[in-house]
Amino acid sequence: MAQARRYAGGVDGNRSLERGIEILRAFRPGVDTLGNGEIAERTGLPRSTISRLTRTLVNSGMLDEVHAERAYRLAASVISIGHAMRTGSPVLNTIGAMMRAESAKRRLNVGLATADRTMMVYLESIRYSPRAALRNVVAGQQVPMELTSLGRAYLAGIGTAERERLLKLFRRRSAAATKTLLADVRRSISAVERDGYCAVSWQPAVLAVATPIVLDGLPVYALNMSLQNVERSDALASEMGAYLNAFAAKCKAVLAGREPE
Amino acid sequence: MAQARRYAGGVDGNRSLERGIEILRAFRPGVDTLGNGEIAERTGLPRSTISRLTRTLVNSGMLDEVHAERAYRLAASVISIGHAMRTGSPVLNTIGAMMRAESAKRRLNVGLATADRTMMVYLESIRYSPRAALRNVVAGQQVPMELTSLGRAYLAGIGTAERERLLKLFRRRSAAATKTLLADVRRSISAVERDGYCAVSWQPAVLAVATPIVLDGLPVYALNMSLQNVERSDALASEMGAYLNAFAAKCKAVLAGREPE
DNA sequence: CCCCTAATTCCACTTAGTGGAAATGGCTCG
DNA sequence: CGAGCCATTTCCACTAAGTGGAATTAGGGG
Repeated sequence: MAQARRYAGGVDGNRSLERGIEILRAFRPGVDTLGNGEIAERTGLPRSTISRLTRTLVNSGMLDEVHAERAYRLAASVISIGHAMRTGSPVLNTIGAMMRAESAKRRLNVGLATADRTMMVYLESIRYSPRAALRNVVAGQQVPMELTSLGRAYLAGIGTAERERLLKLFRRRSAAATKTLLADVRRSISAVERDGYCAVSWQPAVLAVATPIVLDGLPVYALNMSLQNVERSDALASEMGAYLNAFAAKCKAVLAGREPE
Repeated sequence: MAQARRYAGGVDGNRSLERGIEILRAFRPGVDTLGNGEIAERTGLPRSTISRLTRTLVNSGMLDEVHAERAYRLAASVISIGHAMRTGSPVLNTIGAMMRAESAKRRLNVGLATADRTMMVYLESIRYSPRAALRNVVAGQQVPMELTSLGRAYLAGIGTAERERLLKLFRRRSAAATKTLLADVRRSISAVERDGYCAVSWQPAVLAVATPIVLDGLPVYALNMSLQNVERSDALASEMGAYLNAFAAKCKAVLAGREPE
């Protein structure tokens, strides 16, 4: 059986690099510092291997040592690479300004996200606040794909094969409310196909609507609008949905017309 | 001479991982996409090696393929790691809110940065704007260490050995105005030692002052304040310097008192 | 001061990675 | 529409680079 053999000759990639990236990924909001021991535990790799890889990451400037607790922390380099990513994103570059304007005009939150494995990650999330001076722009935050309008819009935008692969992962993840949850996800996907958007109230008193943005040769994105401190109501959802559809149409028009690189 | 031999047995780290990181670093604002060829050129590595490493980075979710131009782009994962970095930064967590407040109170830009090799990278840069609704917060942007108040404050905050190492690199970089520039840098460092801050007008009509923040067990940071659209004047510089010193003192007090992790 | 825990270095083994050469695949121009 | 020309990917023999268990060292607490 020609199961592509991992790591010999190189058709599958590079093991050490893959492991090193996995180490970086082990840091997430909530785990500020990690020691070699914890990393070894999480990754299941021998401690000596981790020791060498973390040393390399320190030398490359991706990790800072925290001597006091014999641990590591993500270094500032990672945000400069993150900044380069945002700077180079053709979608964000094209519609970022429009998103800000729309947030101000409609007085609600506007966000753009795409997938990172089974999470959605915001390229930009503009939090509208009546006290405009406190308006907040966040990038890089992750939200679960299966629970959010953003994630479900994304699922509606990608191909069936990839979608089924992801749904299988969600089933594995939350053994609990699986049946209901998956049905709910599929309902949202149908909603996108029917209405152009889906509405989800993931967090209490937050109503969000989202729609996919599918462009040739680029990852699938999702655009959302949301409002805090509201009761979920169908009327509100369809009002926001209409705004979102209109805005997304405008974005797609601009994106289609942008200079091909 | 026992020059530590690179890459055998492993005391020096892992070559493939180092190379992979270097590939990620090759993307920067201005170079949105890179093909294997260009990467090979920039890094001096054989194309086959690059081909394998970029494949791995795609599989790990750090790069997206751009089929149309047979090239790669940084993927969204990098900003989620960047977000984790900011989230986990004890300094930013402690004084971020204070920085925002100070920017509003003093009506000027406030920034926090640290070094990434020979550049300073903003953990947060709060751009004050009279039209408060347009206020902008940026993270990850890089500015040259030797030309900015931020960088010179940083140089004043680190140890002599590291400082001299960096100064040597600057000399190599800009063969031109080297003599004057280096003298200027040293003057700024003395200013920090004397006044607590240094003032630099790197970009036309922007006046900036900065001061180092040195904490045990953490990288050295630099805090700055700046104003656009002003004539450089000593009076203004010392006014801003006074504000900065006062604010930095407040920050240091809070930072000293924070729960040790 | 000495023990105990955890990280790091050592080292023999061998697999995983390397890079030159060949093959493939896309694109352009005739 | 086909031939030639890039650039990129795959192949493959070679071997050095990486691995991970065992020994060692370094911290931190009692």
